[in-house]
Amino acid sequence: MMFGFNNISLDKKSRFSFPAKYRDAFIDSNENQIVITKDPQYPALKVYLGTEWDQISTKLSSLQGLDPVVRNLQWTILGNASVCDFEPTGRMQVLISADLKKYAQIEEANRICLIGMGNKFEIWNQENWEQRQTGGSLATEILDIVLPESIKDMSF
Amino acid sequence: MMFGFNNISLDKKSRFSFPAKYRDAFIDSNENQIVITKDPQYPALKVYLGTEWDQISTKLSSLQGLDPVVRNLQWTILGNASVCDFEPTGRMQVLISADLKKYAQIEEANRICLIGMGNKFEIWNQENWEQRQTGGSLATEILDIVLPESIKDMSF
DNA sequence: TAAAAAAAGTGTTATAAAGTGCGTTAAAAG
DNA sequence: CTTTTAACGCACTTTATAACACTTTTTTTA
Repeated sequence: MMFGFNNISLDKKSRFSFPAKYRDAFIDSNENQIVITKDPQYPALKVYLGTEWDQISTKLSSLQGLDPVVRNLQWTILGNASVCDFEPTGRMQVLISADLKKYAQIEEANRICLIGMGNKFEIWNQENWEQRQTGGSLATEILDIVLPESIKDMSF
Repeated sequence: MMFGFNNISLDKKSRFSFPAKYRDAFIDSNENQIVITKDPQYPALKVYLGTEWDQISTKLSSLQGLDPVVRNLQWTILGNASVCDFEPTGRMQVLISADLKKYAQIEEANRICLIGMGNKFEIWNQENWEQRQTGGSLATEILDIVLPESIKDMSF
């Protein structure tokens, strides 16, 4: 399990490295892929380990796409996923695409917040994160989703 | 069980050592990890033993994150947790990150209050602690959280 | 259509900052 | 007075990041 807040920098090519403290956990998990995609509610990114992603994407893509909420989640989460090779024994570096940077509002800044949430991470623009933490809400956040039964037991 | 108030100092690198009186209890508990994270209500830190943390984090991360209150608790508690290796037979030293120091308002002071609460500890800025003890309220405390059913049986 | 140029992506190295370990001194307790 | 504990200082190690060089892909243009 990987927890905690990290303020880290992107290089000129929009890469970041996971902090070394997570190396052992990554090695234990035996993952060699990382998936980055959009958070469906906030201007932020989600980072999943390969196997976790397999479960989520399989479940989500099997749902009935005629429901507009489901369809939107499929578009947001599946349609924007970026799969990266990942070597836990190496530099643990990952590239963030221009598109995802834009969504998370980290276009111009070269600093991001990487938040370990156990089995996944979130990536935030620093100002948005601070505002969120101090109880403020963000212009782009979507909270009042009425969830169909089919996804109430899923957590993203 | 570990109880009581301790006024202790941080070194230049923001480390503190647990008082020697807790050594036997730590050895008996057979822990080799300590987790520090934010207190969700007060400008203070919580210190959990590894196994206690495993329970709390497992429970909390299993809750439905689409509920905003749950999501906020997950962010605060899981997203700020710092997991430290801990040797009960050694110096029992632990590092507090800059971020957590800021939250607990112990940035400039190198003294903290470490309060044993049985199976966990709290870390407070001395002035905040005294004010709290004499009944005063703190500018940053958050008391009126309306808890969803799913977490009413949890204690942090 | 092919060559050239630009952009995007990958990998390596150097250096400053952050973190760790351990011995020494000062203070407190028995 | 002796023993234990807490605080401090210093050296060493690890980590993060910026700079650079090189490769691959895409775009431009002749």
